[in-house]
Amino acid sequence: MPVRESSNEAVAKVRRAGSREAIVEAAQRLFLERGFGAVSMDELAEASGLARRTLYNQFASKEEIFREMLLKVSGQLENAFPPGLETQGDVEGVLRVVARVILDLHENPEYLGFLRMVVADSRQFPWIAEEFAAVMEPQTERLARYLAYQTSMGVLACRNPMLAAHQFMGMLNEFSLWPWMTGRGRAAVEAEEVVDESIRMFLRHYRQTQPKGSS
Amino acid sequence: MPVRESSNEAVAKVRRAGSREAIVEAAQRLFLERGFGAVSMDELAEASGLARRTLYNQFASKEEIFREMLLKVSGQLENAFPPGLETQGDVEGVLRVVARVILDLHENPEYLGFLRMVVADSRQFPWIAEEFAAVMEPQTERLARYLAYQTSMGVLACRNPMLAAHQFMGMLNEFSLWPWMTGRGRAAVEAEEVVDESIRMFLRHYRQTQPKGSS
DNA sequence: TGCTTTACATTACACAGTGCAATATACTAT
DNA sequence: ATAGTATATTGCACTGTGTAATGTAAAGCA
Repeated sequence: MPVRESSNEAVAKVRRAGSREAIVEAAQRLFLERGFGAVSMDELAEASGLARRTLYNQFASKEEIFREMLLKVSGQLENAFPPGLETQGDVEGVLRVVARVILDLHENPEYLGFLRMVVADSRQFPWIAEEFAAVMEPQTERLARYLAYQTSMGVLACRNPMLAAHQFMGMLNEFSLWPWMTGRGRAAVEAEEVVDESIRMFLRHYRQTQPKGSS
Repeated sequence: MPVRESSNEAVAKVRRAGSREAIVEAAQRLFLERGFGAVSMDELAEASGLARRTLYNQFASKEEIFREMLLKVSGQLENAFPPGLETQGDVEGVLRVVARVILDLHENPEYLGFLRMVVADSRQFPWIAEEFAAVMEPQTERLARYLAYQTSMGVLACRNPMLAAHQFMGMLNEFSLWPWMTGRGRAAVEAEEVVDESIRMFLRHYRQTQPKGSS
């Protein structure tokens, strides 16, 4: 009986489901963790429980694996905001959901690895940045559209909804994304406090001025 | 006169000022542009107008060159905010100066390259992130201290000055830094509009409504 | 039988770093 | 000035390593 020293469960998965998935799966783990340049085909083969030659049977090159894996991950990020968000009337509730989604993303290792790669590897592969933009910009636009709608309804007063959307997201990014980018954990501030304070600031500025209850 | 095929002026500089400076200078250009891994010692030698062997006479390794160059650049970034900013009484004016400094940084290729390297290469060299933090955090703290001071004077009402400082900077980062990170130029919004709107939002939220200390 | 996988060998190349001998430059004593 | 001395620079060959990618033949499985 052949004693396989590396991951038996991965081998079993190959038999059932084809090797491409196993390769992309291993690529997702390794590339997102360490970047394109720091992962060799040998490691990729070992991690997927396949022979190196098999990788070349299934993909034309290392970059092809990288590409397929990144497109898969970016596809998973497309449904970031829950559907039907725009129809909610409760502005503060919607902002709170958006904030929650963003902070959750910042806890998601896949998103963080993806983001790091957008910055690090998009010089070598410009299509990474384009893919990132294609996935992320619609999300911001959804929020901006919602703000524009609420403005047209007289609830908010956003002269430039896209600007407002970015301001809101910027405040949240600064606290969990930015510290991570620079190597340390998150900033020494409670997440709840950031969300509360940012929503308060946003609404105080953009709410259509009409006396509606006190704080 | 003997015609040297590569950069005569660089050679002349070496003779006068020592080769270390020429090497670090070339390193600054190449590394900040393309990152640590994408620059070879051959290119570095060619760009500095020196023999590759000379690089190894002056530095122990490629990483040593990288380190010296990054420390030099980070040193230049230490004086980001003009001195004496904290004593200004005009809050809006100070915020405007801070915003101007930040947006200028985002136009500075050295800062941008440095930043990209913080994200890209700090896995391989964790000291990069530490260096970045050591340079940048005091800047944010200066702003936070100013906000705290103005709060103690009854002008502002910042319960958490560090939070407020980050909120302000986050809104600015979102517009010029973030789009650049993801490969495209800046966002399709006037810089002046971002500054104006962000200052307005900040002050509307944090300005003390009654110019009086309440204890 | 036909396709895939596997292991192993091989090609081709780029790169960091070293040893060494020849040479150029700067400084110093006479 | 001239010769001598210390130091820096240079070119080149060389080692060693890591890597992507290809070739090939045997084994596994439908």
